[in-house]
Amino acid sequence: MKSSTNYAILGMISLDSQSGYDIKKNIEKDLGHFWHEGYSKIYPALKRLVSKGLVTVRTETQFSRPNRRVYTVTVDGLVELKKWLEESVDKPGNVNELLLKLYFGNLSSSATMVRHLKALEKSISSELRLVRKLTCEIREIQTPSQEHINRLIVFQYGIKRCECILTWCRESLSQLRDTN
Amino acid sequence: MKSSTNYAILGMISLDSQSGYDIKKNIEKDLGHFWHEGYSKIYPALKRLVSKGLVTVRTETQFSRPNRRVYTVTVDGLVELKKWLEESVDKPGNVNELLLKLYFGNLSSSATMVRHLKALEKSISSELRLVRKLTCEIREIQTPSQEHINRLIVFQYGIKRCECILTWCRESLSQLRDTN
DNA sequence: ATTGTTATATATCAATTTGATATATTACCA
DNA sequence: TGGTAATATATCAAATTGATATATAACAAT
Repeated sequence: MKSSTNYAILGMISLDSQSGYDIKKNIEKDLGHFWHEGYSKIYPALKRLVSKGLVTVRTETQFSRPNRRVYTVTVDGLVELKKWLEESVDKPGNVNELLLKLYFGNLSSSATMVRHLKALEKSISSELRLVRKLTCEIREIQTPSQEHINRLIVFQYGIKRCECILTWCRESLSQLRDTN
Repeated sequence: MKSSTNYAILGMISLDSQSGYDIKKNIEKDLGHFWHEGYSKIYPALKRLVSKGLVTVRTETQFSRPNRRVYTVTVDGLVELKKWLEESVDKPGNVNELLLKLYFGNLSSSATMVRHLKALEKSISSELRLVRKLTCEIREIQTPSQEHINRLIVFQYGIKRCECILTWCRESLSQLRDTN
């Protein structure tokens, strides 16, 4: 189970038993600003999760709508989900996977989330140094052309993005510390 | 030519004739903080671009290294690239595609880049409103649990990200105006 | 000397992911 | 009665990913 998709789905079911259709809608609504799944991933993934015994399914007959297949997480499923929450975030600097883990983070410990946040802080710090270096190289050019201005705008985004993530990391770390 | 990959490659070649290997390295170095391409996309894409007449290729014999296949953009290729720069950014809110267009933006007009930036500003503004609403819904809960704190941290990221993009949009717009 | 590592250079493959489309039922509005 | 939107599940071709294969040579260490 490499793909985070499995865990996004497992996480949603762990909050509440629901259908594939519900999962899509709820991911859109609650995780939409950093995560996305289509039906073409959700339905095959649900089959895979059932065959692995991580979720169970029952058909719910409806009167005025098509029948629903409602999925519920099993004990094994919860164990698997918690294991994933503990694991380090895949690529260092992958903000979205960290957000996904944080969203379901109450199934794990604050200490784990603190560890993930600190790892991100470290990797974004070095990314920031890199982008700053690239920016300096351009700024040193004596006769800046439109080309250089466009590049500065692009690199300025990189710097701002890193700074924004770092601020958020630090604020979140202090919030997690306060609650312990 | 739906995929932006073709344009990322076309753009790099337009800066300088180079091999597939070079393209990978240069994208990593210069666009790495917002874009990524693997060899498994670059080499097939180069073939496609050659077959469409958008780039030409010559083999360069080397003495102490494997031979290189050096690609050069054609007039048709430049036309195609400029057409893409004019087009609206695919999904509204797709910051990365906008950055890619900006990076090669001197092949187009400032007015075009201003248009793209304004479109992003608009779509991120409405995203910000949405995330703020979600955040308020959680804040209104009387007895916040660890679950709620984790979610607030996740949504706080969404808000910060949007605010960061909006600030950058506005600063960039004023910079582009200054140079006209 | 020779072993291992890194860099240059191109290419392909299986597995996954994407975006579109198909199918069916009902609600709701004009 | 016609059209659109919502509910609900599913599949397919095309694109993408990440890994791996292949070959040469520079360079450092043992």
